[in-house]
Amino acid sequence: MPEAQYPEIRALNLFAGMAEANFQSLMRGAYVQNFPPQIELIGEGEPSDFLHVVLSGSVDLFSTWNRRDTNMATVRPISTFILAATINNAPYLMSARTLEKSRIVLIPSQDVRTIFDVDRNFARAIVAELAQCYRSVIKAQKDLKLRTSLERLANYLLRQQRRAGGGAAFDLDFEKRRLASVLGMTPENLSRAFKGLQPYGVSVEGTRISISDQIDLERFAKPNPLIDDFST
Amino acid sequence: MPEAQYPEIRALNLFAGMAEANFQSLMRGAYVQNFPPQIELIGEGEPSDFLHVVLSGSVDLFSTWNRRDTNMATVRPISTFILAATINNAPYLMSARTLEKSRIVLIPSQDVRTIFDVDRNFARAIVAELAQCYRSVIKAQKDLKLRTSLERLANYLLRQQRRAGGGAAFDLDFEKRRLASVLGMTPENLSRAFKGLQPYGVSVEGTRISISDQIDLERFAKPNPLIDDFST
DNA sequence: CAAAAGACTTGATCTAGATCAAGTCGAGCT
DNA sequence: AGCTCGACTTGATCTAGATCAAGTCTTTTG
Repeated sequence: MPEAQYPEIRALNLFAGMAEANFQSLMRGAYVQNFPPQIELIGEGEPSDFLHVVLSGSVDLFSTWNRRDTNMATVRPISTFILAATINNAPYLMSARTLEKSRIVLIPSQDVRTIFDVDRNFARAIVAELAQCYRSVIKAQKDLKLRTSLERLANYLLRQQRRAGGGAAFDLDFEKRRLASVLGMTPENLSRAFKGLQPYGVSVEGTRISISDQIDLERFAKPNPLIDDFST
Repeated sequence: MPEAQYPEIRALNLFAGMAEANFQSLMRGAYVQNFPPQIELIGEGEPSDFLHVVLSGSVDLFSTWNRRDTNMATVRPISTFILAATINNAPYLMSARTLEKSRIVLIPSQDVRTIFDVDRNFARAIVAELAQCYRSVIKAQKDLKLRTSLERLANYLLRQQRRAGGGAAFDLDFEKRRLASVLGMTPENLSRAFKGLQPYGVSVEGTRISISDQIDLERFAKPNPLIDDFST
């Protein structure tokens, strides 16, 4: 792969601490690819040949059973996905498709496992990343099982507000129909949920959100670091 | 802790491959405790001081938010829990309570992290275990999001049947009210769900289940290794 | 043994959210 | 400008499962 990409990959927690030689060796086998929107990158059940890193765009992880399907997670830059399958050399449990035009690095799983055994810092980083992925899923599950859709939306808005800098007005970073899927509801109900938050001072204009009464919204949303704080 | 316990702990995947000296060092700081039923072992948000290993009994991992609570997982012997929090030295995301009289090993988290850095095999095992925990949660989430409660029960029965040896009749290994919680439904609905499976040849007498038409039940349940097979 | 508590079942009702069916609106195109 | 397509909204209905309220049955215990 082109060396120009190296720095941004190198900067990821996963790769930051490893020996240069090992990093180079990983990169030698890796390659970058651009994908158009709605391309299926991997399918559940397939062997895990590559560790994926999203450089730009976004990827939807979803799962299918008996003609039903459900969104499991959304991956945004810059982060990896299907690390667990790669490490355990097990089949993918989820399928992945690009949501938009995306730039993705593919690193052969075998190389990851090999370097894992020889680079202690890389090993440490993999464990930390894996533990964090695990914790993220648990948080998502708590969000889903403990909250109503209105509460999920309210907390999502607070998180997004924070990511956008904390101002009273900010933009959604998803199309609404995608946001609905991310929040585990239908587009129709998302629309209703936005209405349902009006009494708490939330107004929507297209993709722009304004929060007129921060305190009131927070009192309703009851954000909790053990669900909403992605850093811990 | 008493050395008599060592062999069964040592036999766990997590500890099987590590150097004897390191294992001894881990065990020196560990201790075993017996807990009565319904004792809260840890609470979410607390710092993760110990890695826990369930030797006997069973432990319910659950989570609470805004006066609601939900069962997240059930741990049965012999396995560990809260490995992710231990590794990342992060607060617990879930609370844990004994379901029945249980015997549990507590290993100081700091020791686990220390040995992780010096024992390559232990590191490898931790990563594998963590990846497997991750995958288990994903499977549980798929089970929950893609299936109705009737389908979840049907698949649970097939799994349990297999664990019990594969015969047409076998025993549940939970009280029904606990099973309901494990399957993410209320006891009332579990009762109805058992009725709902009668047309597929399932009959229930107390805690004893008989499956009269294996094929028919499987056709309804549509078991899938990417959800139901805990070994991969 | 009797009573009392707990586990389980059954039926009636309620509710969050999905689904179905029209809409409206705005951006890009001819 | 007028059209068209897709995203969004709105309202009506449907459904899985929860909740509430009695029950019955079983097991523990005084």
